Amino acid sequence: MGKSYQLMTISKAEIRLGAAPQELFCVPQDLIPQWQAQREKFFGERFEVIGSPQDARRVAREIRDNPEETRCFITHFEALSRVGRKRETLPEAIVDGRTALALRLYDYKQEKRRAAQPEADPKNAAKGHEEADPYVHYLDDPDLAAAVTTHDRCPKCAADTDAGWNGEVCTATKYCVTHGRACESGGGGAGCVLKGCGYVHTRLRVKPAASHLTNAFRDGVKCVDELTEISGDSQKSEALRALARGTRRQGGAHNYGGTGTPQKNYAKDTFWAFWWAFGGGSVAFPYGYDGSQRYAEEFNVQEVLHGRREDGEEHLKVRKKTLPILTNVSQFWRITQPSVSRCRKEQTGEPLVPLTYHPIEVPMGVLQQKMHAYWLKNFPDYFAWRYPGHPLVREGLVEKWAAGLGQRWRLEAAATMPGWDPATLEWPAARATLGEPSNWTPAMLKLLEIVLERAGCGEKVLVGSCLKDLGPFVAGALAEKGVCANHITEVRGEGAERTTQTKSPKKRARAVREFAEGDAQVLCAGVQALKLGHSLEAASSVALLGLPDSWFVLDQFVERVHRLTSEKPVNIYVIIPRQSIAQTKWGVLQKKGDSSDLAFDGEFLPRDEKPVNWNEELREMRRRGIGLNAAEDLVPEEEVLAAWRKMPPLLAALGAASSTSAETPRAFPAPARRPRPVSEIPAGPFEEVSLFDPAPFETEAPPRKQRRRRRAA
DNA sequence: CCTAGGTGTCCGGGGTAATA
DNA sequence: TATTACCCCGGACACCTAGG
Repeated sequence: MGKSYQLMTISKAEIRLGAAPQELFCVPQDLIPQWQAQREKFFGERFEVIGSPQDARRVAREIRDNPEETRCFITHFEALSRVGRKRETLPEAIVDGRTALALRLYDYKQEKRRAAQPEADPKNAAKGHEEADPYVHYLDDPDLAAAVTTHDRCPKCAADTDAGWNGEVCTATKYCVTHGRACESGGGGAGCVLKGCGYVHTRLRVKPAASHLTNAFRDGVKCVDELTEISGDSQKSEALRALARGTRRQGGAHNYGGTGTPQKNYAKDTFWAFWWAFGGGSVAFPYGYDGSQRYAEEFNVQEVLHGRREDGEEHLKVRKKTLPILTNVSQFWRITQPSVSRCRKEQTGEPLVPLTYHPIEVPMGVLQQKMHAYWLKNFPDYFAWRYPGHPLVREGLVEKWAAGLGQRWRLEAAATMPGWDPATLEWPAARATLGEPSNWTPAMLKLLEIVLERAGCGEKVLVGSCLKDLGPFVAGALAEKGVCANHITEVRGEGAERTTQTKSPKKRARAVREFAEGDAQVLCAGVQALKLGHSLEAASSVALLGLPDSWFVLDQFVERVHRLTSEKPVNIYVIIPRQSIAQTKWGVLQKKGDSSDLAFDGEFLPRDEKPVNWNEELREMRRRGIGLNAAEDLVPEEEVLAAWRKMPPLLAALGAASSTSAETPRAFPAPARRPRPVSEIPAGPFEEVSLFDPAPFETEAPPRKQRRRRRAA
């Protein structure tokens, strides 16, 4: 929470130095309670919440009337991006665009003429500004009576009343967006895209919240948390940009932003953040609203491809590509240095608990290994079966591009959660060879063991995966052993109908809150789901099965737990099935982590960071036959399941432990076989530590457990 | 082509208060 | 007491973005 405290302090300081005494903070919606708590703790006051365009309008009015009053407000991105709309049936309008435009133009001119000589038109004086429906008089015109209006036809998709338009709501079936409702091929032709309509003729646009707030806080202080949200052109981003609309200081003289991760790979990621905070087209940041292209070209290396000599195009740049390599570093520093305060957690001077990564290698299961090898070899056949008419199948190029066509996910499933893999389930050939895939792999057991062990010590554990379906499975398994585990997905249906979806924001927030503040001991989440904001310092362990692709995502996930307010040392357990794709991924991640701190720390090395070529990696795996000859290091899935069944539930374990020892209950023993030493794992940005912190695992292993382990080894 | 997370919008169900 | 109006919430759907 160092960031929020800094922002609040700066904002107070600005007011002392002469800014208008109104503060506006904009933060992710989930975090408003957290910010309120911080505000109360440090400044003894609470924010007023702006949650809708109506609130924004009211606040803007109040500030205009009372500019000297000291007030602080908080709002969230969604409230800003919400387009202001009023529920009100719209007047009947002419559907044909050209006719409508011509009539509006005519109307506009009439209006102007009336405004120029108001007394000349007695009708106008009588009606005042309360002119009712501007379209009514067109409909009275016999020439226009035949025009098609919204009474007969949906203005968005042109469906008539027979096709599902009722004058107000369009319930028409899907249609081809490219060629309209009259598409000859019925949506099956080249370039056809089928989409539903759902247009409703009852909404009136009003000004969105941002437009009120920009003016109201022009002289006050505006602070945005997670400033990286304003990259790209999403609605959220546009709303935030609107909050600083105008050139130079018109957008507000006191704009501040906080972010944990200023830059990923491309300079354009930072453009809007700087534009927002420095003021577009100002001395500090000489790029305007349309300057992002130039900015990207100036600070990223550009790769251009000239045309071919045979075509006479050698002087032409036919293709241009922006590379994720920063250039003009000195210029970049001159722009950013005066305006950016970079403060890492380690530098706050606050005590920060240590963070330790424990990569744990486990053997693969027999079936798991078989599945891994099978998909490494047979993916092209599956693809040909699934998409018989696909151009790549006809050209015989599936093998070359397999990584991008889904092979990587098949291997990911094999390494993480074989029972999930939809391809294995739907392809009869795979089922014939592999049978029913089982989730009970040694990796899964290790994950559950670690969670039980840590939970047994009274800790809270965060479980992460790149497959969201791991959540319900792990939570279910843990529930069997008496552990209260939450997950953030929703499971619907049974058997083949079964689907899982991420819970809606509110439900998700509840699941997270139960974990952060309530009784839930374990939270299972997709690694990408908790990127922003959430503070989970109640947890002190993170267990990962199924790694994300980017270091950034992994780091963000871990940082939910490793915070300035964390009290216990944080341990990250990364479970890696030996010789699976997870091992390759882990290596790649560590390399990426090496170069993640770019220009801002002044430790920048202009290195050539190539994206990973997964097609190449998979070919290499296939060539070396990885996973094909490792039979001596495998554990049958039935044994894993049996071992899990035998494991005592948490409550029983706690009872037993407390009766024999007064110390922290230690229900689960250390693995008899030590994982590979760190020296054999490629060095990365991690502290070098023993893979398993020996302290909590020192108790004697019960004999039953050791027997299983020896067989596994 | 595959997977993930996320936002915006409408609709319908359930609950509640107002009204006939 | 029955009916109606209204609000809130969650589900369904469309659509967007990021990443490979």
